[in-house]
Amino acid sequence: MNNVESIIHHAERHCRDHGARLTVKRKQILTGLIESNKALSAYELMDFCKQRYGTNMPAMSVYRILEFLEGQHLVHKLDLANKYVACIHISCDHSHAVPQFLICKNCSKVKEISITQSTISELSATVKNAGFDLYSPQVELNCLCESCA
Amino acid sequence: MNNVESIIHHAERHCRDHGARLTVKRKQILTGLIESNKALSAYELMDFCKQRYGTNMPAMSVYRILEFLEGQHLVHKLDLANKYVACIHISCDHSHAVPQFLICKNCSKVKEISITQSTISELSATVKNAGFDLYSPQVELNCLCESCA
DNA sequence: TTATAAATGATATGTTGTATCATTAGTATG
DNA sequence: CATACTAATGATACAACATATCATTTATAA
Repeated sequence: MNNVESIIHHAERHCRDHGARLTVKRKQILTGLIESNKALSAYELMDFCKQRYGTNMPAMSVYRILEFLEGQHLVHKLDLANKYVACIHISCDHSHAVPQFLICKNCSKVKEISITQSTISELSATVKNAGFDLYSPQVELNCLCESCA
Repeated sequence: MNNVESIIHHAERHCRDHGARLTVKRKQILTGLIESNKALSAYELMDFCKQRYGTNMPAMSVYRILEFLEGQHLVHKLDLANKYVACIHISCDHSHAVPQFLICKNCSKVKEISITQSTISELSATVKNAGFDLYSPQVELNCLCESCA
């Protein structure tokens, strides 16, 4: 069993444990994200499924599946890029911290880092101080990766 | 001269000083952003100009104008929301720091805060440590404003 | 095995953004 | 002032991202 399969296996168990089903289509989308090792758009995932599995998925289905995978914390949506990326913690059993993303604006390669709780508290306090409520502490930063720099 | 006019006046001088022209159309777009007091999409700005001035601007022009205004540091693009917001520092003469944005995900109201240089350095170091280069230190946070919370 | 809920398909359309080429408005120079 | 040049805007088409809605298929449970 290679690494991708192993991650998918973990994802399957995670879903089963949470009363959810990792269907064939959902597995295909997730596989696309894991294998590519970078952020992909819904339409790029559509193309991936088409080429790799011959699956002809309507955009609607892809978005629904991505939403499901997000709900299971298997995938993150990156608003900075309008793309989606597999969570690096799928194979970890512990519940993971709030993610911080370094996104290569050139090639969509992504590094997922965890923010410390103290940083989040600090952030949250700053926001509160400004009269706002922090809705999601997810931080996305516009970067260049090593190869693109 | 009311507040909006005063800001526009500052913007005009800023452009003149930098060898750029704040044309009628550009002024209309900037006025829309200043008056609305929140983030607007290019298409919302198109509608604003239509209703307010009877100006029929093609989308292309709006995007070009927004790009110009960004270049003059009069407007910021918020990637989190795919919207644009007037810089709060237009009337300040000092060059301003890197902005951090608190964006109400419900009503697009925006609070622009400045990040301290030390926070940026910290951020930059973290990123460097992960093998990436920070391209833009602009931070955008998904929030809820007071009225929407 | 049949009722029910969950998942997916199909179609249309809305929203955001860009490519390209044409035209108009400003500016500078003889 | 006329002419040439550059900056700004218009017009058209289309690409990419996303959702609304209703129909159909697939799983699950009674």
